Amino acid sequence: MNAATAPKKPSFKQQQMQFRENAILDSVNRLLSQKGFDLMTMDEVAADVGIAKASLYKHFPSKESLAAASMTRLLDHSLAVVNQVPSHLSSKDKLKLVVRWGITLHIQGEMPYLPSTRSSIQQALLGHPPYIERLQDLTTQLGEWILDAQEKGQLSAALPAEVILYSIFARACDPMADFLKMGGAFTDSDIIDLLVHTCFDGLTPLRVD
Amino acid sequence: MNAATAPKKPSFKQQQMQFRENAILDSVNRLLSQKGFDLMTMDEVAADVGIAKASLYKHFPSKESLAAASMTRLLDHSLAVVNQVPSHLSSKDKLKLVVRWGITLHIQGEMPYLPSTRSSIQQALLGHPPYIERLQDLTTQLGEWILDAQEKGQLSAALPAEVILYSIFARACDPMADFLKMGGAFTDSDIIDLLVHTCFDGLTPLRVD
DNA sequence: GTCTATAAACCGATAGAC
DNA sequence: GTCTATCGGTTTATAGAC
Repeated sequence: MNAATAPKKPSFKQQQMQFRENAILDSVNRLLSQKGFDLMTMDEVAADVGIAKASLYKHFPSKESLAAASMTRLLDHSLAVVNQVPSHLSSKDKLKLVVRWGITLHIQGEMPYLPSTRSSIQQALLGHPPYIERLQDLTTQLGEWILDAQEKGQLSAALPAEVILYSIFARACDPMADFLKMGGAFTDSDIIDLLVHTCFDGLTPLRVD
Repeated sequence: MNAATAPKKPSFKQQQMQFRENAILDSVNRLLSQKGFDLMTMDEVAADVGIAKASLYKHFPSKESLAAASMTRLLDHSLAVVNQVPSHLSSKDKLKLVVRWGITLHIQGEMPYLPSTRSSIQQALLGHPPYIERLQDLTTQLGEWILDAQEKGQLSAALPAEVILYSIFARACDPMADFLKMGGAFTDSDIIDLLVHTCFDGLTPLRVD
């Protein structure tokens, strides 16, 4: 075993490839957000990146794998956000920050839009270990905050933790943001505040403590 | 002007056509719910109804018009539900009943799934006067209940009525119902209750009056 | 109106030269 | 790896006989 044969650095070629793949995923992310998986075409992605379609297939073997890679990077981003949440906040406020971040991404057109009930793309996600792994990590971290917030009476203990978790996920792709944006009566900042509020406090008047 | 030339009754042929078109829209409704607009094909619709694809185009000129007709019939159904809500209920409880009905339809696989941000299908809806008319009727009726509930302190007066309206619409296609159903830990009835609850009361503990 | 057959366009994926 | 060119399959929509 010679130490010289061990990989020392990622080499220029590999770095270039990583950079190119990141640029591809940037385009995919935006196109997935704007048009959704079904209407996004590989020709569009290639044109948006500025390379030929055949070159695209040298980096990713299929359209589904592109979407899976995009979603995996999104989860990486989510985990980074979760890990940077100020530790002095209450668990409920931590969750609020995460919801706010997801809604912000959505309204900025950077939230991939994958149909929830679809075979080909969903199987691609389930068959993509990096995605599953990160999803479990994120679920674990959010789950801890949820249970803590429930124990401390910040979130309803009557609700199954699963419901709170899915509710948080669902808010990141809530069409209400699109409706309000189309209406044009509110700024993006207003819309974000309104969605975060209705997510946690619903539509009923707030209690006066 | 001879009275005999005036249309007396819808004639057997017209009645048959109406019946056939209703059967078509039944299939479209279910397919739109299961697969969404993009993945629903005209071949599937024709096969499901039991007629040839060319016959389908004798009734509806395009795929978009099919979806528009399906959505229009859904709004008709919604208006019928709204008009049958018991008048002795409070405005908030009336709205709750409507939300419950929408979620029930969703979880039963009878809620057409149209992408909210799509040009071709959205323009088809906007260019379909019957749809627009019914949407305005529904908005007007729900808007009255919302304002009344806000005046009486049943719903938050701090929220724009628009936000409450869109929130109610959005709950009918909330992916949380699909997530919970996939998990398999809850019955359909449980899921409906949970979604209605989180829609109106959010995730925070209920106040004890 | 209903059918069979087909046109016309689009899309995912690949071949092969460089 | 990147390109041009193209294959193979699918989809919307229509033509034309009955």
